[in-house]
Amino acid sequence: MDPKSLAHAAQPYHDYSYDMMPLPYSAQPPPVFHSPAGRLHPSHPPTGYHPSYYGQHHPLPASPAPVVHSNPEKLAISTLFVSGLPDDIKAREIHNLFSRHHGFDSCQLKYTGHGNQVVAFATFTNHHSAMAAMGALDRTIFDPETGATLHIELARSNSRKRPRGGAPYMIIDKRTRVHEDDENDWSNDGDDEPSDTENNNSRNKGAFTAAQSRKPDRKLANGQTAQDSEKAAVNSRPCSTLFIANLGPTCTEAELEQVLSKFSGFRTLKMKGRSGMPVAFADFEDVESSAAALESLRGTTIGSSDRGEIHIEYARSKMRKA
DNA sequence: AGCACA
Repeated sequence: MDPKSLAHAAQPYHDYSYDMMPLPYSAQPPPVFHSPAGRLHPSHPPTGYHPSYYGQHHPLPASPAPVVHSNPEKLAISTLFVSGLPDDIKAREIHNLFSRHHGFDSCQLKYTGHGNQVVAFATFTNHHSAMAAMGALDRTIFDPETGATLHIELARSNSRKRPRGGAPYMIIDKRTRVHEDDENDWSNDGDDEPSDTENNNSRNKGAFTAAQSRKPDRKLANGQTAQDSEKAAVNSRPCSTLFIANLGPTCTEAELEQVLSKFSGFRTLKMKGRSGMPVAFADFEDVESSAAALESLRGTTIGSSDRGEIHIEYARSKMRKA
């Protein structure tokens, strides 16, 4: 962006950063927010709930005048960062909250993976609209039951531009992300029906598939997969079924079975070919025996392995019977 | 305090 144009800008909020066109007023949703859950009670007069784009001036109780950023970099930001969300928030709720505000484009809900923490990003067509929505919605009491209060600020960077016809909201889920090739919910092999997590948005799987990008699946002469098995996040919740990965492509069920059968409490083994990268699920009688096996197997290499030590952790879910 | 997607 040209700094000179900044210097000559007459008004602090004139939008010179984007050539996007604002939504027509007719496209704005009706002013009343209907929420079956009874959420969304702004803690200050409802500036944001009426289409007040026609010159009416609302006294803003909390913030007397719009804050002018000293940092010109901020003027180019048209994405808001939202925290303080309840952990059962739905992307749709975020969308409903922001979409009634002028210049809204899209939003993303992100499960950070730190506990149940959830944050969101709301993208507007320009900085001015983003600031207006922030002024209207910051400090909104989002859930009167719990008192959950939204905190809204400018994001550090803008969202990637949404492709034309792209989804109006997306979900980014970093919860219990283990290594890309360690998709270890063993019941989830073929068709993906999310039975236990309800956060799936059927429209955009694109948000989830950050996988399958960087794994060198060619065998390398020097065993340099150490970074892989060491950095891999591990499911530490004990389970009587173990998940085993980083096996060589020639690893057989018989070979693994032989290794596992010397552990007491070992029941059955199931292997799944994961596009040339086999993974295995080993079921034990109880968590005590699976824990013992896990302890003694971690750091070991089996015969067929060509990529260093096996990756072993508790499975996300217990193997079902029979 | 927690800030991603490319």
